[in-house]
Amino acid sequence: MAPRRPRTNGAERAFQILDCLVGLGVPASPVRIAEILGAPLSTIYGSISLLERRGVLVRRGGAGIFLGPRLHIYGLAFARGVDPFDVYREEAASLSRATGRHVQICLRDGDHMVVADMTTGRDQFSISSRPGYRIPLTWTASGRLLIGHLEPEERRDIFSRAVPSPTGRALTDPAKLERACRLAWRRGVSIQIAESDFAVACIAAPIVDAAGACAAAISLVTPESAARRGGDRLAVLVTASARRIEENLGWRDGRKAAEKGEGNDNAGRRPAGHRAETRFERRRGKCG
Amino acid sequence: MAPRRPRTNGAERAFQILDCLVGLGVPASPVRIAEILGAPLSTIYGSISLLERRGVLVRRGGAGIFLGPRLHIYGLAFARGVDPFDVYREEAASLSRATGRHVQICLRDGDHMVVADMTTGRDQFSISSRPGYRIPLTWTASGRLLIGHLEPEERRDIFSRAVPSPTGRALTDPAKLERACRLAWRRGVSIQIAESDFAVACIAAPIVDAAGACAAAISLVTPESAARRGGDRLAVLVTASARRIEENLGWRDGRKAAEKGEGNDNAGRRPAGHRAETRFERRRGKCG
DNA sequence: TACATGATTCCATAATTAAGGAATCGGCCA
DNA sequence: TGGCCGATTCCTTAATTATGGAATCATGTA
Repeated sequence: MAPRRPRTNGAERAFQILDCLVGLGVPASPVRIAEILGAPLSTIYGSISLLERRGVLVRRGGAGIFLGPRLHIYGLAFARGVDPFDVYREEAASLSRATGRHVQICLRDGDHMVVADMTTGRDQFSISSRPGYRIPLTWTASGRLLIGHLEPEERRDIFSRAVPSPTGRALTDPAKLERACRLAWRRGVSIQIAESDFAVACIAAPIVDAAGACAAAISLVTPESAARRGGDRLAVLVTASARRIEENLGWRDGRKAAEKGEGNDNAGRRPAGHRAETRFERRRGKCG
Repeated sequence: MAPRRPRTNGAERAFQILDCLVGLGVPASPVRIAEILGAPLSTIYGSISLLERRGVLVRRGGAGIFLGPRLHIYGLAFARGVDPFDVYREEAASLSRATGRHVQICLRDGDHMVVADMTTGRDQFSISSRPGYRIPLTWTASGRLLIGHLEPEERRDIFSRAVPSPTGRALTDPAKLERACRLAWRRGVSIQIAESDFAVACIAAPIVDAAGACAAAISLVTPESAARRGGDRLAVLVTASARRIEENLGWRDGRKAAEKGEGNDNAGRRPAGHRAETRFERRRGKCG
């Protein structure tokens, strides 16, 4: 009769239910959800019917209930109101403030990477790559990451056109490039010292979108000596920035990642292709 | 002191806030939201901070608050758990039950449309197009809709390869085809009588995805005579089915559409390209 | 058919909370 | 600096609601 357990309010409960279904990834019965959340049944039924009225949850026949179409509307509205570039820039500025180094945001354009944004740090040394600069992918730490999600054949194609860098230190051998690229992608960080510029090191991390593709790379530019001394610490900061960007863009589930206590590398690959079309297109193939 | 106004519970309020921001499309201050919803400030502040903790809302500097990244996670999870094809089929079955006619779901494949699903009605007449059938786009009602979102040049290209139909009644003149296609797309429905099959009529409506592209068409097949008698009524049912599919897939905002009291045609075009990448890519173009 | 077994709804009640409104904060101008 | 204005937080209290648990409803089985 008298509630002894502390009460959870309806709004909180509603989002617990959504989070629960996101975690499961498949429809579940109210009873199942109540069990998972450790919540009383009567409450869950109440919350569910409210959410159902709003299209936030839907009944899926015998399978139970699942996330509803309204959530897609919310997701689209979020995406429309957020410019990834703003998020990149903000985080780049923050990383630059924290480390005092130059920070670049790099995008891919064919065989080249493009410096899309650069925040100058307190370091006074000048670096040759400025916003708008185009550099062969094979010369830089960022470049290798930007093609990490591609099929090996596509990379092979790019590597076959590799050109030597001015310093002569950048790899040009396709096999070596492929190995370096895979390693960097697996680790979630790419470090390069004095390959495209003398005495300059880059520590870059990939920014991976919801479909698992490398949308951009964030790269910290530092004097070679600093990288040799404190490279690991900097790498942690750069990858943390990349992760924060992904979370702020809704490309990574901050909550789930935290629960699972993911380590420092992003080896736990995200499943490719979340788009609504994916499964459908597969089926379309069968019919056509 | 004593609340006279009926209380709105927290869960309801939370989604009111989300709906409000979806409607605005831009960040808003708590005060503004409270005004719009006609809700007390203290309540709104409370709800907002709860939603902020969950990443469902975010503070956007001076601009106020806006939809948060968690919503994107929810939207992706919804999309991953829903197969558009299932939704198509279910609605096709329901439309067939309601009208007694055959209902087809059609997709585009190059210059052809493909019958991806067909629910047979109570009508006993047989029709030649069955699942898997490939028919030139220019011969059918569905076909014209499937290319309605393309650029005129792309359509011109397709029309330049138009072939005559067995009945000899399908249009082959590019200019006429373009006109017919535009009209159908604007109206949101395409009706065709005895062009590809004698004595058979098709009434088709486009199923338009969140980016404004025609993902599929739903088409009702009926004897010519029935179409001449009750075509309008059937057209209403077909477009309603198409709209329901879009809503169930989160491609159309059911709530907003209802508010605005949209008419029967879908002339109110959705803005093209909601994807997070859109604005970004534009900017990328500038840098590269 | 009756009987389990599990899902769903109903109900009484204590605990919480949405509303109202006052107090406080924060920025901006004079 | 002082004072003004809007934004935000705090506090009180009646109204609501999350809970526990019982009742009811499906559904499949003997």
